[in-house]
Amino acid sequence: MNATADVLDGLFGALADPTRRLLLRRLGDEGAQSATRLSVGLPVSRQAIVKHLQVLADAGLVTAERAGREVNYAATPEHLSPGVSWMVDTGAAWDRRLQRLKRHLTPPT
Amino acid sequence: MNATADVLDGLFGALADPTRRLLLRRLGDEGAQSATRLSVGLPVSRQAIVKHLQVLADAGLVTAERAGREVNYAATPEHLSPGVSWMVDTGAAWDRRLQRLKRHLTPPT
DNA sequence: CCTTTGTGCAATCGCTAGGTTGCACATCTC
DNA sequence: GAGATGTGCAACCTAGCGATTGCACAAAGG
Repeated sequence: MNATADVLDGLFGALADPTRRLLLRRLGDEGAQSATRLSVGLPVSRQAIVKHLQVLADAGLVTAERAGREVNYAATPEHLSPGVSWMVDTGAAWDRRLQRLKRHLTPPT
Repeated sequence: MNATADVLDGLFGALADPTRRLLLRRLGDEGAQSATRLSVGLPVSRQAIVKHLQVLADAGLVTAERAGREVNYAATPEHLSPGVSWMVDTGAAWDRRLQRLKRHLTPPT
């Protein structure tokens, strides 16, 4: 039914893990690269990185492209926007409520 | 060490659950109210709602205030901003990289 | 005082997330 | 072809999440 909920679940769920946020940051800063290369210097195994990348891919934040025997992952951060939109909308709704309250408390004379 | 990571963990983790997003929305739209009242019409028990509200409170998105024998929860969505900032920064970093690539691919003649 | 109503606390349960290990398979390189 | 390197897949383990139930406690209301 409500596909938006699933999108936000996947998006926020993907961003809730510090390792995944780090991966997104590194893909943005250093460009597309393989899971093996990403796992160098990180305290987790390559397979763990692969799983994280798959979570990111399910959330639409990363795409995988095969190059020979390697698989390079690239960030697609434009899919962050539903999350930004939700946050901004939610904050805005609250602000509107504050406005209404204020108007109600100080009626125009 | 890095307190920011913990903040974002809590924030995105809190937003990763549809019930919690709904609660935030309702608190924004309908104003502060108790867990018992929030649980009316929702397919989960009051205790489940209380737990969700505590997660939201840990993330700084909600505050609890006792009024007699009731406890009213109010949304404090300004704490959404670290999440928005992180998303925007991450997206911006990617855009900068795109800019550099573009500049490198089409050098000024 | 006694009943009703709203919370708090603790034990329990099923499920999934995050991580590991081991091994098979594909693909370069010499 | 043979060895080295990169991936994929599957089993497994542990901890934590989301939710429930049951009961004790606090505070209104008659």
